[in-house]
Amino acid sequence: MSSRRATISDVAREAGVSASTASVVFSGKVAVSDTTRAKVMRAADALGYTGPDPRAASLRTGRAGVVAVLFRERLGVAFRDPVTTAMMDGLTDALGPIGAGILLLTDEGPAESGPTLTTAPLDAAILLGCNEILQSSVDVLRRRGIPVVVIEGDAGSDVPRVLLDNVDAQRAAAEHVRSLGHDDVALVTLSTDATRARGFIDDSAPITVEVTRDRLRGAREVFPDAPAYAVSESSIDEGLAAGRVLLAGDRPTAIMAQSDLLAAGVIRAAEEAGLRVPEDLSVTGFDGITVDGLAPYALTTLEQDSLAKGRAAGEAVVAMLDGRDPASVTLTCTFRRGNTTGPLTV
Amino acid sequence: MSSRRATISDVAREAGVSASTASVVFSGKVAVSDTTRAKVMRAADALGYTGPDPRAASLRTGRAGVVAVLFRERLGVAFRDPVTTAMMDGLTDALGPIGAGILLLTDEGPAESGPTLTTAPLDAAILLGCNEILQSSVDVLRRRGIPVVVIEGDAGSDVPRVLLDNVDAQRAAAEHVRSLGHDDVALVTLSTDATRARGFIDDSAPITVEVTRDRLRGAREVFPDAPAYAVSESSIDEGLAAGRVLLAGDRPTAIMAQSDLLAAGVIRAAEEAGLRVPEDLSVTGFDGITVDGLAPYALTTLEQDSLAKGRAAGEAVVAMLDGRDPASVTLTCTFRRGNTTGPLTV
DNA sequence: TTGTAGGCGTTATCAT
DNA sequence: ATGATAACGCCTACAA
Repeated sequence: MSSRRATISDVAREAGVSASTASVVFSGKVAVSDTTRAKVMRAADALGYTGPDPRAASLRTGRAGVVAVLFRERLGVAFRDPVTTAMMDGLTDALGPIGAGILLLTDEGPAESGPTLTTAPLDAAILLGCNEILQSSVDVLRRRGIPVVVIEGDAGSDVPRVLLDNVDAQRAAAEHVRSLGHDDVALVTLSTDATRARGFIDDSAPITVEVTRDRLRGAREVFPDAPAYAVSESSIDEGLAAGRVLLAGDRPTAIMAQSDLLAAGVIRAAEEAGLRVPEDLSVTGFDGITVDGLAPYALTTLEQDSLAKGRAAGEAVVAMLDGRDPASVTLTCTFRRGNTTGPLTV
Repeated sequence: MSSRRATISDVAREAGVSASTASVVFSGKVAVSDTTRAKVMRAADALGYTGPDPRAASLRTGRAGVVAVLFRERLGVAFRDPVTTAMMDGLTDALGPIGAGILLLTDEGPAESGPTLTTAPLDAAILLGCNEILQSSVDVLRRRGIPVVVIEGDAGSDVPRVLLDNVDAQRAAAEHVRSLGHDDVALVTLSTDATRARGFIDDSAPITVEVTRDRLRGAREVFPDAPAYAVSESSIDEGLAAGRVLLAGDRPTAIMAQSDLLAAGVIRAAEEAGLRVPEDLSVTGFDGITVDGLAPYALTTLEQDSLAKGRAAGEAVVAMLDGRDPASVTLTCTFRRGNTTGPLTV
């Protein structure tokens, strides 16, 4: 046992061939005679050599086999949302062909996890729901020549994006609600900026999170004066809290939430307040996920294909890594009427 | 604009200093005069240099800033289980101090994602629910000198492990069930091996998944003859399917599931069959998670601290990276009686 | 089919 | 406080 780990030249020497030949045996890029291969393999075995060091290989080839996904929230929170997990599946599928691993990075780490985006070896990065903080990351990555794809966010015109038709979709839902006779509508939105502060949206403050802004705009095109309450994350609990606030005083006859989880929370708040859905309160969601345990309610919602979203992002990354220049993609949501919206009953 | 990306030597030359000095400016490891630092920074700016290339740095330092987590299932499936997400949070916390990213790898990728475990630059690996396939991965990693920690699995005595007292915990639950008078008990287990085949467990075939084996053993110590039906993953749907099978013929008076999600599915199956829980059927789970929408049921279950599990694994990794030699950790589950188990009513 | 040569971009060591 | 030098381990033209 030498103290040093064996390298490919050690193996080559032991096998009585040159280092490049040994390298070729492992990469399989060039034909090698069977006897040579056998010799090299035997030598490798004898030395306990398990293959090229990924670090050295990646320096040489310029490829690390890693694609990073940057989240804006704690991983636990992000993955609690089926939209995220489905997206990860789509991403995994699309990345399969290039055999890349997925590196999870977070925006707001506990201590000082900051540097990892610029510090970790990666071939490409996917940014989720880009906000002002991420913008700077994009700049760094782009200057470094690392392909970047943004999902539901804006990072300059020449960064490929995967988007939803949030404005249109939310407007369609709003029109549905109005067609039922509702006029007194309140909105529950996702977080508006990096602070994730809860509370009624002050229309003078800018909304830096694009999803939030777009869905809000869609709803406001139909209900310009609807009050909007922002929460800090997409979860049933946050929806419950928001619902309590909105149902406390002069209560609206309909509440439109920006995610299904939030909508589920709102429904709970309604039940808590002794209201029936949809007779006393109509509720809409967004995403089209199956919220466990919400039965017998079937949310009126906008269905999005999050698997396709992840896949599109993955495919864009693969294309960029391949030197191509993928176009941005806009996926379309489908309006689905459930049993949580109904006609206004005075 | 040169076609080549600027390197640290370019910056050094532009700044009129040596490459090593420039390097030190970026790493901050050694004192540098303010004027030198300023010069270097200005040069970097001018050349669009955004910092050392992680690939080269990792080759030189031997650190990639990446810890891999190897899953046995599709990511979407894994993350659908709150136990996993909580664990990831704990892991993130523990890894915070060393600022490492988390690389997600899967066992059974869609196409041929195989090589990434040996191909990706990583400093350490965490293996989840090790099975026979993983065993070989462990060997490779260990020979390569990459620290490995195994969560709920067995990979040889000198690999640090994070474990639960599965046998004891499950036995305790079984004793509770027996104390209620039940004698005719069926079990729903997690997958027994890499094939993940559904069906009744044939006691002659070995169970390679340790969690499954241990929880089964605990239950069998109390109910030696209880039939056990294995499912392919921990989900409500799989529990539902298993429940249907077990409740079809001569039905048991109690069903013990190896996870809360499975137990929730069993309860659904019971409702479907017109049975009341716990009057007609007692059900136990494992994990102690909150299953959304299971109210008003509160599962009788074994509570585990999955956050602590992830944290323990992360801490072990940090210790190993630090040259220390962490001991294995066994976490204890707490029995929690809910309202899904009741006395036998003939 | 195999070998030679050179460099990928960085940082640690040691000397100045 | 700064600089010269030498690896880190591998891969890919190109030559033989």
